[in-house]
Amino acid sequence: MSDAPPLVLVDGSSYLYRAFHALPPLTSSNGEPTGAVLGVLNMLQKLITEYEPERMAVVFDARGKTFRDEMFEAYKANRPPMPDDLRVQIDPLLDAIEAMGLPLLREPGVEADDVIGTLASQAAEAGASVLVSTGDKDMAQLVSDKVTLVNTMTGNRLDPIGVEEKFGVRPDQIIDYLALVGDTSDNIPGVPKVGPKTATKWLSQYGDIEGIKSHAEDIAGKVGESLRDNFEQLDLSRKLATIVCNVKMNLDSDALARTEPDVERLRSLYTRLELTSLLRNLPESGESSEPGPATDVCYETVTDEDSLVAWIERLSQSELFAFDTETDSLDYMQARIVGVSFSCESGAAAYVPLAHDYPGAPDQLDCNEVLERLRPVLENPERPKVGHHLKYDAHILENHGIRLAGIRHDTMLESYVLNSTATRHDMDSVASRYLGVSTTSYSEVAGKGAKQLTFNQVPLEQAAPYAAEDADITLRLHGALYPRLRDTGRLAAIYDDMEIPLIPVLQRMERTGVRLDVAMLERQGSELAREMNVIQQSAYEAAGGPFNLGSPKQLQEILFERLGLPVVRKTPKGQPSTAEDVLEELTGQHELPGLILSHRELAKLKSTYTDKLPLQVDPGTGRVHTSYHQAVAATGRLSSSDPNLQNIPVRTPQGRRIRQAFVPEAGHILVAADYSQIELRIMAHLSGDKGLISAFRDDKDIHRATAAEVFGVDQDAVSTDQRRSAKAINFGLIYGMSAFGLARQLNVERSAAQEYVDLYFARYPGVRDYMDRTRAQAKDDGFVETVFGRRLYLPDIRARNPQRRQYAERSAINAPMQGTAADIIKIAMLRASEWLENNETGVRLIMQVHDELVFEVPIDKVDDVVPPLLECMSEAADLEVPLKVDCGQGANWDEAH
DNA sequence: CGTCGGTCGTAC
DNA sequence: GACGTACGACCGACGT
Repeated sequence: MSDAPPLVLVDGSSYLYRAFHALPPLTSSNGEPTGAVLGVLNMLQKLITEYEPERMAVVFDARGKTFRDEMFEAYKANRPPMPDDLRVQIDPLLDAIEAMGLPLLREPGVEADDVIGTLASQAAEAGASVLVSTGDKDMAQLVSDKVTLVNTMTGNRLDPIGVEEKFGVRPDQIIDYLALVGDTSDNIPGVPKVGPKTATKWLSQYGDIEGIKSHAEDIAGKVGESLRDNFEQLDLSRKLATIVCNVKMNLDSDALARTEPDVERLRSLYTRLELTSLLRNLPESGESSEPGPATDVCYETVTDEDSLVAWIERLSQSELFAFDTETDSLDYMQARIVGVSFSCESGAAAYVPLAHDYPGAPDQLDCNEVLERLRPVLENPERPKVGHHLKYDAHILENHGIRLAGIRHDTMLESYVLNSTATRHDMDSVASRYLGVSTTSYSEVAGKGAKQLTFNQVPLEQAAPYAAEDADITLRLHGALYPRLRDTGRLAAIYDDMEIPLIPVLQRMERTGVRLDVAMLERQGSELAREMNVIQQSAYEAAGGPFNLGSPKQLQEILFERLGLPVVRKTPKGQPSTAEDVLEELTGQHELPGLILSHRELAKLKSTYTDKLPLQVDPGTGRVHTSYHQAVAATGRLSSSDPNLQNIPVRTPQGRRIRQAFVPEAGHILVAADYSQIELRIMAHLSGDKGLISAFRDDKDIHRATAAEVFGVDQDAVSTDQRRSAKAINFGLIYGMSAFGLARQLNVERSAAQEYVDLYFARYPGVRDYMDRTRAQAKDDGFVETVFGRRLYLPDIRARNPQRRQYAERSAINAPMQGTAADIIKIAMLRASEWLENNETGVRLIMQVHDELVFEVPIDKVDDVVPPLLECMSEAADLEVPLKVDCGQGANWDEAH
């Protein structure tokens, strides 16, 4: 290397292609391809580290035709079109290069080669040394004592000597060499029959093409003939192979000067593309020393009335403001406000502390007075608000008598609708993902574990910037996320018309809660304890000694080592499984497995339900208040926790007794309405299969109808066993099950299961087509959609790991059905709630269990309200098949079925 | 004493 | 390994 750093010219286009084809196809979690971007950026980084150039250029082909296209119509004509996965990586790559402060050149009408050739020869003429970084061998023609080629991916360097070693000709002969040999990928015709060997030989013998031409008659054989036949072609080839070194470009004097990288822009770009290795190498933006985002922020702590008034005025003027509450508990029914924060402009936020309470805590505004001042803004539906998980804030405010209205945006739901596959939608994760900023975590200000403080104990010096940042980041996140929603298919409608309006519906449902007969559960609990004791004693005898019946590890040892029972199946970690179906199989061989099964059933009921549920009754309302999570399940379903009301037993008589403890308030009954076979109906709709559609239109028992088709018998002649098999097939289809899985489920040979599946697809060909279509589309797009346009991204759909890929394929089959069902019941909930709002009936929606809604209805209103509510459900979507809703009522949830 | 992975079981 | 989506209990290993 010479003393001064060389001018570095990078052939960006060549690297982009090579990185795309050479590197494994990497994608971000929402399926956006990123491998080529990463490859090129790594290469650039290496180049910069190695040569530290002051002047450089990264050159790309511009869009559109070049003079070569005009000169020779076949030029590059039979190149396949650029793959979509490559094309979409260009813009992010160019963005990144610009943000790195590297001069980026795209000259219309000329190729990157020509730009590089021109710059290289200009610099060389001026006496500078030039390094051309490329993966393209054609560039060897530029090499001189001033110009060196380097392939940064392989590390190969080519100076004049290197060129001679590699090609057997001098750099100034390269053009002729290429013209003779030709290049299929560039469509340089060349001379047929002439390859590298011949070209080298001729050039060393005759010097150049002119020399070869003048001795053409001396060259014997077919090769000589081919040469003489292609004289004209040869001139064209020469022109095509020549890099133009006198392109007219209007470049400023500092066009090749590097500038300071825009670290924040890079951070946000790398974050979006999930290029974590690059992200790690970015300089820290100071969040480690100073809490809060790197950009200049102005966070105000409001402890006097004038500032409060000023802020309320600002909020009233703003089109949209971000809002967040800090509280002393995660239990939304118990939590009290500790402070509130606001932001209506990026980077500016206020925290109003209201109940910080620790030795030396400063004076704060009176909580009730502040809330009364805020009430007109918070309760005004015409004042739009954005928050992160506003359902929680709505609960907290309601604990203080304020009904939050004007819930216009929620960044947690924006993140969820944009990409439900991302596991976490908490603010820290979303901010890191979409803004590239790392926010202060709750544990950083409140501590964690046993030492964790409630927020009212956190000193204001830490609490205020943390809380203000929450509001600030929320507003900024909205600015980043909502435009993406609008730009992505029908996602904005899912968000605006489904998820956002659902917030108050869920909040109301949670707050209403469900009444529990605690005494009944306690009686059941002690009964279960007695039964378990009896079983436990028998189990000890059967096992030849006491052990922990709840420990799979101990059980394993006793069953398979001490008792020598056969290992039916192994767990993913290679241990002998003691799962239910395994024990079921072993019941004939020993009495212990049966005892364990009974014990497990009782233990599950006792620990999860009879013992736990009474502890979760809210002392204030005497009811249980679940949390419905709107941003958890990837398919669009809700989930429920604390307690989970969506997995209360129903299958066994023992289990159903738990449901008998779910009771209405005095003077009311429970009405349970559930969609009949909704996912299969959606499958009929999506697939358009005539047989399936007509079965549903005729309101057939679908499992019986399936059995009749698959087993070729009359509907009336279907046996119990045949119907059971058909039911398993139907469910298996929804889950993308294999013949193996079906065989296991039905306990039949795999070949028999395969026969059922084949028969099914023969009878319902539309279903097979649909499944193939869905898989193919998932592979093309990287996502699948529900009927309403909700998306599920499947980043693993093209994984080379077959297990991951097949998993993604099964999700691709299942998600549109499960997700559409989720959309439908959400629409039904919105319509039912709207109807309930418009009609003073005293009816409350109290539970949602995926395909079921449970209402608590005043006894005298039942006849009036049930029909319209059922209509809300059955009319929620207009599909090719009717949506059937079954409905029951009773004095408890079990009876209502 | 808390956390976390593994296993199992409940629902739709 | 082999059936999709969840939540949660219990065990036992591990770290504080």
